[in-house]
Amino acid sequence: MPKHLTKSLHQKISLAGGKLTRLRKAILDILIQENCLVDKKTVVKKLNQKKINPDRTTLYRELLFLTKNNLVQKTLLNEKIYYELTDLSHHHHLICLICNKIKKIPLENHLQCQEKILSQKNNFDIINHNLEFYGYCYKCQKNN
Amino acid sequence: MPKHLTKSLHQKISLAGGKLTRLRKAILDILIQENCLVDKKTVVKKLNQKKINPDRTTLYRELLFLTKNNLVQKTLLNEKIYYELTDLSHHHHLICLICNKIKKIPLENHLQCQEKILSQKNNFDIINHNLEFYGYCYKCQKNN
DNA sequence: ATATTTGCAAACGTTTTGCATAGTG
DNA sequence: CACTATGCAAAACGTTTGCAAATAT
Repeated sequence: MPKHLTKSLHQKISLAGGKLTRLRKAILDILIQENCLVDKKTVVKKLNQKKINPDRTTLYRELLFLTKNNLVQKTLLNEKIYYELTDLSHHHHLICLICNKIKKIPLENHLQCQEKILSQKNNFDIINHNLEFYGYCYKCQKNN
Repeated sequence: MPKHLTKSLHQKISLAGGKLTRLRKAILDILIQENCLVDKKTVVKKLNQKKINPDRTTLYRELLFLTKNNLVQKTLLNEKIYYELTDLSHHHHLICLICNKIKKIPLENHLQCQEKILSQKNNFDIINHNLEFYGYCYKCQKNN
């Protein structure tokens, strides 16, 4: 886990009155490694690879803790729920409506500027955002 | 239902091999009237007000039809699934992390420009997008 | 030592499936 | 008429709850 992240995550956890358990650390590590949208099944698979086999109740409570305390963000794509680290979520996604492939794209500066404008206009303190583009990838355009 | 929408929706339905049933029409009407994110419970409530009481199986299948065929878009906010008309979805949302209030904001042109750039860069034919900003609304900023 | 976290068992709610009937184009 | 849409019953699945034992700070 990168140093600057460790610190910020650790802070957020203790701020929320939580403890850095083996499971919690492992889940965060997985989300950092993936650095993109990960679904629950993938999280379980990766945990099992690390010889961690939490009860499903425990996993539900863990993901609830992480989302409730804003360490992790949930997103619904193609009828599936995905998770990603809030701290790493400053990129966006191109999602193909045919093959469901998800491609990560970097943040455009425009959006950061817009956040400032929106903040002022609406008296709204923006701390995060979600942006996804839906359409047809190159392959599927050709094949259809 | 506004004329230009009726036509486009009707087309999409028959293109998908579907029929314009009472339930389907009612759901689309509700989504048009709400013109924002609506959850399943609200849909049921509004249907009941119209004396339409579909079996829950039917409702599930209906919402599946509408999302599968891209007439309606699903979004996950605050642990809840919301639906909205794809044709009307060209606005974005400010979501307060404390009181969960959702405020609709109009599309900024910047994003449409970016879509074009992204399309070309990635050989990806973008047909829709989702954008949500998370943060603290004015009231909650004051009270916390 | 205290509070959080965990596993187990069971309850609960949501979503899906199969099939026969009704309704639409 | 052909095909989609619907309701019902039941199954499958996902999520939540309560409690006692284990674990982290």
